[in-house]
Amino acid sequence: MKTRFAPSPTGHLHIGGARTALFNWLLARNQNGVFVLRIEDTDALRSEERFTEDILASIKWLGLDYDGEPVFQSQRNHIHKTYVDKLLKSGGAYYCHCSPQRIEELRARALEAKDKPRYDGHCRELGLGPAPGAVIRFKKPSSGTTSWVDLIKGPITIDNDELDDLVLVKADGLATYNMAVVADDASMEITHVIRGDDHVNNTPRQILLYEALGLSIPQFGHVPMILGEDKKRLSKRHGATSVLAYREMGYLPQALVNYLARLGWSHGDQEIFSLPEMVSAFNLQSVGKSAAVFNKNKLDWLNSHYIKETPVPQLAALLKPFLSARDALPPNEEALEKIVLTVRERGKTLEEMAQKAAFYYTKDLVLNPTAAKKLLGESGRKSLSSLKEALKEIPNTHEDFDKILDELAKEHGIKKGELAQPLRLALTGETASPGLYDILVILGADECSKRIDAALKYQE
RNA sequence: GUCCCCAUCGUCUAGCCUGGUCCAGGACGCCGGCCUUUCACGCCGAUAACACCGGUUCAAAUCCGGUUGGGGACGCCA
Repeated sequence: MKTRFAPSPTGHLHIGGARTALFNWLLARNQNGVFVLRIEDTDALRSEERFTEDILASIKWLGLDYDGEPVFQSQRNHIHKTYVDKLLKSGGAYYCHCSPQRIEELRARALEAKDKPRYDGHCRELGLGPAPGAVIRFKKPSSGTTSWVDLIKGPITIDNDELDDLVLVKADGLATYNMAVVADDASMEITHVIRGDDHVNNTPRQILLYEALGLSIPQFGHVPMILGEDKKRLSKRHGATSVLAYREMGYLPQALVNYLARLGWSHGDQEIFSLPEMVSAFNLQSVGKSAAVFNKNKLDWLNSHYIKETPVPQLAALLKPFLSARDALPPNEEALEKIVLTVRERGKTLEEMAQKAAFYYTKDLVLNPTAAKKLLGESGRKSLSSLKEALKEIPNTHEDFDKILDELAKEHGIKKGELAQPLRLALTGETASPGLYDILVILGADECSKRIDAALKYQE
């Protein structure tokens, strides 16, 4: 049993591709099979090495692995050729001298007649040979139907009349997609072809090729598309679509993988899956047939979940680059872990955590102007002054701090919040923050006093 | 336009194959409440769906047909 993921390096690995890779990987690992990577880089114009690197890095980040080294389709043209030769010899393929212009006219005419554009078979019986600019076409059966039982969609049948004699070898001598895929899948002995929904229409063409070549046909499974909120195919305008962009936004790979797996696949009511759990529970029968809308809320929820699950030292290491980007890095690991503890339940992503933790070690704390206007009036200043006095030393326990607040509140005849909020603003610059006592401990008496002074001096 | 595929709460889905246990279950979000010095977290609760029409049947979310809607494919791209 062998599956493959076959992306073309013409762009970053996106969410949809990642899910296809994941399903192939899960299936192979579940069946104790083999999972290989094949980079389909035969489009020299659009393929770029940096995208290959992006794909490899994405797969690694997601926590997937593949067997053996990645295979590059561009290096296999000689293999593709042997299959084409076989077809040529058996009469299953022929040279076509039709000019691209003629083909284009054909298409235009068909479209105008509201018909399906198809090659008319002009050169099919001409017995032509190689020539500059010539292509090789498949001589498809002129009647009958082609059908297969899709591993995900069930039985699918298509009339061979709907197909045309597709180009197998381009004028530049390279095999086209369908030819290359069949040659590669066959020679690599792929048994299960799991790919995106958009390939359903290629499947009958490929099956016909397998049949003409006398090869055994692999099983096919087509996973539904992922759509944006507007139910249109997911694209850039829906926001981030590349896998690595999610890493940059502070998502954990476990969260993305878990989310992607559950997008289309289900296992009863279970929502949270570790990778090993997924492997043992996975099967294609439980993959849905319909397209799914990508929902960031649920991804966020899963990310929060995995953030809370991650051991603090590990989480601290993950947060580091995000704090560093904000120039708010704590002086040492111990301090870092302390602040992690105070923000890990307040941010849905590492980026959000960093944003909420930046005030601790930022060089210049800026007070939120609207909040300052509201909280640093006469009564606010009075609160701050008395708190400054009371907090010359940081209380030993949370309870002690509570007591101080209670006493000051009683003394001034005000609510606790009227003390806490000005203090919060002075220390963090904002009205929402982690618990005040935790902040006091982390900042220390000196820093607290400095920030309170700064707030007392605050001018609009 | 032609062909292929799909259709359960706003979203992801369970159930559908093997009709009755489903006046449809779970999760996320939304809304309300509790907790609380803020924001979160946590806990509790509420709202919310079988696209439509017809057929089969004692009985249909489940089977069949059609309609509508959506998606995909129609390249010398992959």
